[in-house]
Amino acid sequence: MQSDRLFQIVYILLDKNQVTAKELAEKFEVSTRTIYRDVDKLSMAGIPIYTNKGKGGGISLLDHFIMDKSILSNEEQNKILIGLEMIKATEYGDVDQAISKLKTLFNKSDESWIEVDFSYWGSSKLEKEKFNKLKYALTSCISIKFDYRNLYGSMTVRMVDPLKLIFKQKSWYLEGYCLLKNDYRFFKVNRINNLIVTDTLFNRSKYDLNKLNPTFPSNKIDNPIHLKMVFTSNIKHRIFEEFADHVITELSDGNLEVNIVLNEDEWLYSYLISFGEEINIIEPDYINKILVQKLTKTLERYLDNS
DNA sequence: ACCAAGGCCGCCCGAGGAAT
DNA sequence: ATTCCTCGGGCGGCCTTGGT
Repeated sequence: MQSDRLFQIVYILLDKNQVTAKELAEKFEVSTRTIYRDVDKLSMAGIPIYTNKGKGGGISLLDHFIMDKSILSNEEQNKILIGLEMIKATEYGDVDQAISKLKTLFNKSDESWIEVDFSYWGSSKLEKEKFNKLKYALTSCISIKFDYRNLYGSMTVRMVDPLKLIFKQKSWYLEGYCLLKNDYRFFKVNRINNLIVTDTLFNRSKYDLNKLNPTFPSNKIDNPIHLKMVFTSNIKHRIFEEFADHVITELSDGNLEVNIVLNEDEWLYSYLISFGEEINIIEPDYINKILVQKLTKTLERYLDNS
């Protein structure tokens, strides 16, 4: 393919500084005439390529062309490499060679300056297998079947046409069209169990991917509540990790006050309870009453069982 | 200065494959 | 069948280098 050869010529010139048309012709198994035409095309495309005549001559790039004249800024080059490292982290295809080539192209050092790992602590071999099955079904447009436990713990068997995998808020989610609900749905990957890749192919083009994002559960605040909370300094590390800096105020006694708008639902109650004795909810007061009810019920359950 | 050798360059023509 | 594109080959010319 011509475009591939053009890219490789640039890559070779970056690597070797100078090479004759004859050498390139032998490498790509084309005539020297074709190589000269390629040089013309690269030149017309804005690549600062030039030729030296006579003995010891050959084809070269201007010195430091990538550093000084690349069409991509240093920041853009880093973004491309970060993107590839993320793809590598998903183990989707072999991108090592592409990363290596682009690092040479961008004149970046060969050391690993960034590492991305999407697996969560303690993720098992089974989880990785599940993830690989999802990738396969998604890229091959094959319907999947699995048991899904929702936020409230109830289990349903789902038949889904998988459309996209998303890493968001420290978790993987599957976007897809649920054939049980006949609608687009999000599924948290770690709540998917007994995943089976069926033998039913689906037509990806019949789905409208634009309909998906607005329904992402974490984006939906249909029952907003303004919370004012004070956390003890014992869990300072967790607060700075889970809340944005601008909603946190450090108090004189070392405790942290957090003012934030969240969606009031069962998940929120569970989340607040997870802070145990390290949280004091200042406003609104009725949340304290709800939490007392829930904790009382929990306590009664434990006492009954003991 | 002159010459030979190495390498690039422009033009022309034709073959082969893909697209229409 | 025709058109278009890519590529190869041939030829002559120009430029640079290095030896004499």
